Amino acid sequence: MNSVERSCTDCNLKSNAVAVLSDKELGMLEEGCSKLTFKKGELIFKEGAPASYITFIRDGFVKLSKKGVGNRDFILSISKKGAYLGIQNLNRKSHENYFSATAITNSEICFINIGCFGKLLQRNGAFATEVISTIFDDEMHYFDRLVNNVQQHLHGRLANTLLYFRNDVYIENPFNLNLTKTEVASLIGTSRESVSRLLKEFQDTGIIAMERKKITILDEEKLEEIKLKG
Amino acid sequence: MNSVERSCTDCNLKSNAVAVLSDKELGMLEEGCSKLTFKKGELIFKEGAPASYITFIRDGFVKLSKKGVGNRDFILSISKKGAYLGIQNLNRKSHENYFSATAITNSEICFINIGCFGKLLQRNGAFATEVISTIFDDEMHYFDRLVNNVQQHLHGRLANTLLYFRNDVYIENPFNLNLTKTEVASLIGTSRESVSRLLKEFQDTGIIAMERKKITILDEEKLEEIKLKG
DNA sequence: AAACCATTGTGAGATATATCCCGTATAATC
DNA sequence: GATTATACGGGATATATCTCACAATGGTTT
Repeated sequence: MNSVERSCTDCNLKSNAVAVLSDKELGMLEEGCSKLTFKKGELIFKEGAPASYITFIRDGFVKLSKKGVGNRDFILSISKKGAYLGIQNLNRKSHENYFSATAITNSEICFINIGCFGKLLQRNGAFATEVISTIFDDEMHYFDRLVNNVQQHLHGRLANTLLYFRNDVYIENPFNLNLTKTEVASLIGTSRESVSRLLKEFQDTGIIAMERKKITILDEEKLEEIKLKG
Repeated sequence: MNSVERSCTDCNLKSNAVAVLSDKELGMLEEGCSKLTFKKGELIFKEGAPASYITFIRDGFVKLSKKGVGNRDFILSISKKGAYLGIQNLNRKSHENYFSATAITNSEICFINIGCFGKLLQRNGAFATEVISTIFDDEMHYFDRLVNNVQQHLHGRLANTLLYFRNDVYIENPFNLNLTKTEVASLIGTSRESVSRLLKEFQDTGIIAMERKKITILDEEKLEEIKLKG
C-alpha cells in the first residue's frame, strides 16, 4: 500500500454524507484524510488494534471479519465502494477495531482522522443524519443475516448468500466470487466441505454454474425459493 | 394502554442524547412526544406497519421480534429503559417497522414524532452524535449474537443468552426471565424442547437453579466457559 | 519445469439437535 | 370453580451436518 493524494474537495467520489458538507468543512475533512491503495489480500486494519481512523472505501471490495469461538474466523459482511468502516470507534472509550478489514480485490481506501470525523458530526447535523442512514442500511442487513443464519438450514443460508452477492454486493450476474470456499464457509458458519458439497449440488440441479471463481446464477427463482423455504 | 403526560422538559429520565438539547429544542421534542403505558404482553408496534414514530423506553422491558423463515418468530433482542426503538425508520423512504416490539413487563413508552426527531438531528450535531453512540452499542451486540449463533452449538448459545440476561438486560443475579421457553427458543433459534432439555441439564449439573421463571446463576465461571468453548 | 503450498472434492462414520409424540401442569377465561 | 388454552417435560426416531482422512488440483515461487 502507498499513499496517493490528499484532496477531498476535488474528490470525484463523494459519499451522500460528504456531499452535504460546506467547502470549509470539506477543508477540515481534507486535513485529516489520506488515501491509500491496497492489493487483493492485504489487511486494511485488524480486530483489536487501536483505531484512530474511520475508513471510507473509495473503490474495491472488502471483507469484514471477526474472530469467534475457538478463534475461528467469521465474516460479518462484504463491503464495497461508498461504505464507511469503523464508525463504531467514535463511540467507545476504548478505540479498538471491532473487526478486521481485508481487501478481497485491489482497493482504494481513505483514512479519516477520527477526531476530525467526530467534529464534523458535531458541527453538521445534516452530515450526521446521512451517516445515520448508512449505518442503518447496514444494520438491516445484519438483522436479516441473523434471522436467516439462525433459522435456516445450510441450503437456505447458501442460497441467501449467493443472492446477497448477486443483488447487494456485485450487482451483476455472472460474478466473481473473490472468496475461497473456506471463506464462504465462515460467512455462513459451516465447514469448507459442506460448502463444496452444496455448491456441487446446486450445480448438478442446474441452479448455478461455476467456472473457477466465476459463478452464474441460472435459476434465480429456484434460489429465491430455497432461500425462503430453507 | 392510555396516555399520561406530555412534558419532556420536566422529564426525570432524560436520555444521554436528550440531555444535550437546549430548552428550545426540548420544547420542540415535547410538541411531538406523548407517553403511553403498556401492560405485560401488549404489542407496542408491529413489524411491517407504517411508522411515524420513534419510541423511547422510559421504563420496562421490551422484546423486539421479527418473522423469519416459515413465519417463525425470531427475537432480535430484549431492550430496556433508555433505548430508542425504530430509529431505522428515519432512514427509509418506506416508513415501515422493521420488527415488532412487545412489552414483556409493564412498560412506559414515549412516542416521538419522526419528523420532529429528524429535525432535532439536523439541528443539533451533538444530539446526533449521542444517538449514533446508542445505535452502535446495539450494533456491537448484534455482531456478537451473529457470531455466536452461527458458530456455536446450543450449549454455547444458551450459556451466552443466560449471561446476556444477567449482565446486559436485568443486571442482577436471581433474575426473572419474563419469557416462555418458546420465546427463549426463538431467541437462540432452536426448538422449545431443546431449551427445556438444556436448561434441565444446566440445573442438574448445578450451573443454574430455576424456580418458575426465576433463574439463579450458580456457577458463573462454568457458564462463561461454556459460552466460550461451545 | 519443478517444487511447493493453498485450495478443493469426496467418502464414511459420528453426533447434535429437530421433530413428533403424548401426558401433565400451569395460567387464563368464563 | 369449571373449563379451556397455553406452557412444559421428556422419550424415541430421523436427519442434517461436522469431522477426519486422503487424493487431486490449481496457483505461485524458485
